[in-house]
Amino acid sequence: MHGYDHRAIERKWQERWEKEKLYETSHVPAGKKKYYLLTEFPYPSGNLHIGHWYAFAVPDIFARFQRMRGYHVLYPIGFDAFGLPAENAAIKHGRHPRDWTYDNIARMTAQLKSMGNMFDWSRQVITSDQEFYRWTQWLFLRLFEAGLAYRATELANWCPSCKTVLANEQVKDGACERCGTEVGKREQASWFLRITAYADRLIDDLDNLPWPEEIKESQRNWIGRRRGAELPFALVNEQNPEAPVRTVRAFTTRADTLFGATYLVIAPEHSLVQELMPLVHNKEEVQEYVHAACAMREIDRLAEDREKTGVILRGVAARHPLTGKMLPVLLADYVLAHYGTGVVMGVPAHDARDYLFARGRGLPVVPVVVPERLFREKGARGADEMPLPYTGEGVLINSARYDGMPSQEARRAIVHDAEGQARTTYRLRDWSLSRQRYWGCPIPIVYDPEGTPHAVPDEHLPWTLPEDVDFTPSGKSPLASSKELRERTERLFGKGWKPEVDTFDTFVDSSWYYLRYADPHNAAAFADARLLADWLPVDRYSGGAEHTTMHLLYSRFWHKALYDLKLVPTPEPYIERFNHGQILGPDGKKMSKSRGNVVDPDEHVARVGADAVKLYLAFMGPYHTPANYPFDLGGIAGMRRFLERVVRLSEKQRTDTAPPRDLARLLHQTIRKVTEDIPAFKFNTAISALMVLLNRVDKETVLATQVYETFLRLLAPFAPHLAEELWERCGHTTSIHLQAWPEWDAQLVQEEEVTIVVQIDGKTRATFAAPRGLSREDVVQRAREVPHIASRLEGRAVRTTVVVPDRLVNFVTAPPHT
RNA sequence: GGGGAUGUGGCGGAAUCGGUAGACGCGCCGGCCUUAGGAGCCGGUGCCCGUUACGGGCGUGGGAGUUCAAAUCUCCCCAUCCCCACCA
Repeated sequence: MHGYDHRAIERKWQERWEKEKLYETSHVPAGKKKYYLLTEFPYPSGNLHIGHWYAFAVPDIFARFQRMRGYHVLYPIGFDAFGLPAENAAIKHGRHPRDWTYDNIARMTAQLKSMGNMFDWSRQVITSDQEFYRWTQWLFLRLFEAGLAYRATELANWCPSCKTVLANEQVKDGACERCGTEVGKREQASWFLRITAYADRLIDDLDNLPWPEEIKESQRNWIGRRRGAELPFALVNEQNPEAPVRTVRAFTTRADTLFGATYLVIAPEHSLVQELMPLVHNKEEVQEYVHAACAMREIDRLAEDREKTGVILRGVAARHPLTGKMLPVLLADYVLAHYGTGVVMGVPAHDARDYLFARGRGLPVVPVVVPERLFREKGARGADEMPLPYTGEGVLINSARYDGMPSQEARRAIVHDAEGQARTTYRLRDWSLSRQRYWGCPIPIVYDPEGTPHAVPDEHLPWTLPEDVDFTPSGKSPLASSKELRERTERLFGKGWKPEVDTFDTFVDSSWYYLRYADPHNAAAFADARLLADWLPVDRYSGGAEHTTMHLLYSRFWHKALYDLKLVPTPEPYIERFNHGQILGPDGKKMSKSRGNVVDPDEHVARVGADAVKLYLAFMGPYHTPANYPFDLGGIAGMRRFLERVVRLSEKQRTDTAPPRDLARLLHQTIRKVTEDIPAFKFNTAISALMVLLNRVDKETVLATQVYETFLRLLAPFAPHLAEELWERCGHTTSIHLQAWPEWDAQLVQEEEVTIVVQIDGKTRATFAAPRGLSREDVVQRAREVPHIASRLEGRAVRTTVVVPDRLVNFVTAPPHT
């Protein structure tokens, strides 16, 4: 094994580090800068997979580096322990979700420890612990008191055979994943948090965050802020058009096209539909359509290539707010109930969806906006040359007294005259918190005999999850089957009081877990205010790209709400954010059990050691780009080879004399490269630089001690066990991980000689070495003297000579092409 | 459908204030060492042509453009991956 017994070395140091509490993080000492590095905590699914290694072992490089640079670093770990899979295990194997979960946590903890990360295990949080979830409940109650929580109904996927609500991922091709029954929708009462009340701040505050632009853009689009207006349309019974039944408001961002509105569309699931039913002549047809539309998934409904379906409400008409004309009213599933007002004015000439819908239904298409240039040339006749639908802005035509007005101006005038009102809407919807599941944090709400909800008072927290439940799906939440919970509620609140039986979405737990790391054992508060002030905000948060618009947005919202309540010290929870990529199977495909391409990290750790596995994961590609990397067995062998060469290097004879100048320069160039690459999460090029240094250092027969020990310190964050072992073998008695990070000598780093590239007409023809800082004239002179260049330039006129100092000379002989 | 990202040798990738494309590693080829080697060491390795040396042409998904100079900037196209509300 060439003297590299990774098993012995890794076991030895993991035990010693734990014994010496090397990674326990104290309070931030006065005068020391803190650094809070966070990675998304894992769900205890059963076994650690290679993706966990990628998520936790690689950022550990940065954590260790920051520590050596003098920061007081917090790099915590915990478990996002509530969730549906535990309950599935209970149903399938008859195990209690708690036992299943905590067994998994025990196994995964051992596996996580085999990484040798600098996790501070004394700060571990587990969201399903009572000591954690009592504070989840406590925080929710503060939001409840602040008016941010409310109860309403929503539609959920429902399997009538399994009698359970389904997650989108449990629905395969419109059928229940478990039993194959066709999935329907069901109205479901739910608690919501008013995330939409924070929509503007969630968008606007992104401007000041140093996040990657693509993550910010994703969040902006997800929130989907649209400024527009609501315009009133009176609905009438066609038999009696003079007496409006009621007025509805249609949301539009294009009020300037109002004169092009030739019909009105209502979302099929809109409550208005049932209200209008008594007036409708074709009731049966309409009901059938509503039923079919409700069964469909939203993304399918919105697919634009799909043929648009709809049905007319016979007997009902809408009065155009400005012309007074009667317009037909239809239902169509391309209109969504929860966006805007769920009512849309149909303007086929200027909206692609309306156009497709109206065509073939005989609904009139009336152009009312023409592009400005066309208008200038042809006036209103320009409309004849305009391809429909035209969705851009322009100048109004066919619009009575608004003719000739530009879109923008017309919008204001029309909204005003039609008695509409400016309104901003968002694609984002309020956050539905309730889950009809057992293994989650109980919602601390009870209902009085009249059914009015009340907060469970703080002194009764934790509002514990009952044990005596039946997991067999019954159509109700599992907690409804608990006698203990029922009795507890009546005992504490009185006869006829009932408990809330839903549990929280697990995104609630993960919306604040990073706060608890600051003060994980506090029994009197979710965290001490002073400690929060010390540690927050999180300096850098790394995780998967799939959380960009959900977890990341939910927790930003939750944090802002707590900030308004003066419970946290900062308006944003995370300063920097990086999304990392995914590890694919060796076949380049997403890992899955069914494909049989799942990589088991334990096997590789046993074979080549944790340091080699970590090094390989860090080397396979840049960490700050969410790309996908296939796991390559040859690559991991290469990392093992690198570490074996390091071990062999350690056996080389050493000297206290200074290294050769070129080696000293390379050493300092390496320090600079590694120091710049680690904080940028470019671990792959940092490791490459270490390899280059090793290749050079290997050529020495006697190695300067100073070079060797500096190399070990540079290696320490990447291969913490081996570096520590070799450091000890140098005779040092304090851990390498407590050493200062090496500094580079800026003077020495500069190459004294540079390579000048000589081009003719932009093509590289030769290179030559020259001292740094040569004058323009001298460089050109030398370039001309290069034999190969001289012969090529013979008899040709040089029109221009481009010189980039210390880099290149380009002789231009050809005429410029135009 | 919407949103986000990514395309460079046989493979992962490197190089982006425009300035030697392919660092480093894997793989492959040749040699040394060895009882043996799936160990180690040395050398080579983008493709095509030429080969005595020096060489020549083409090359960063495809096509156009800007420039003395484009993987990098602009426009159009193609392909792949990820997310889209009771998964975490």
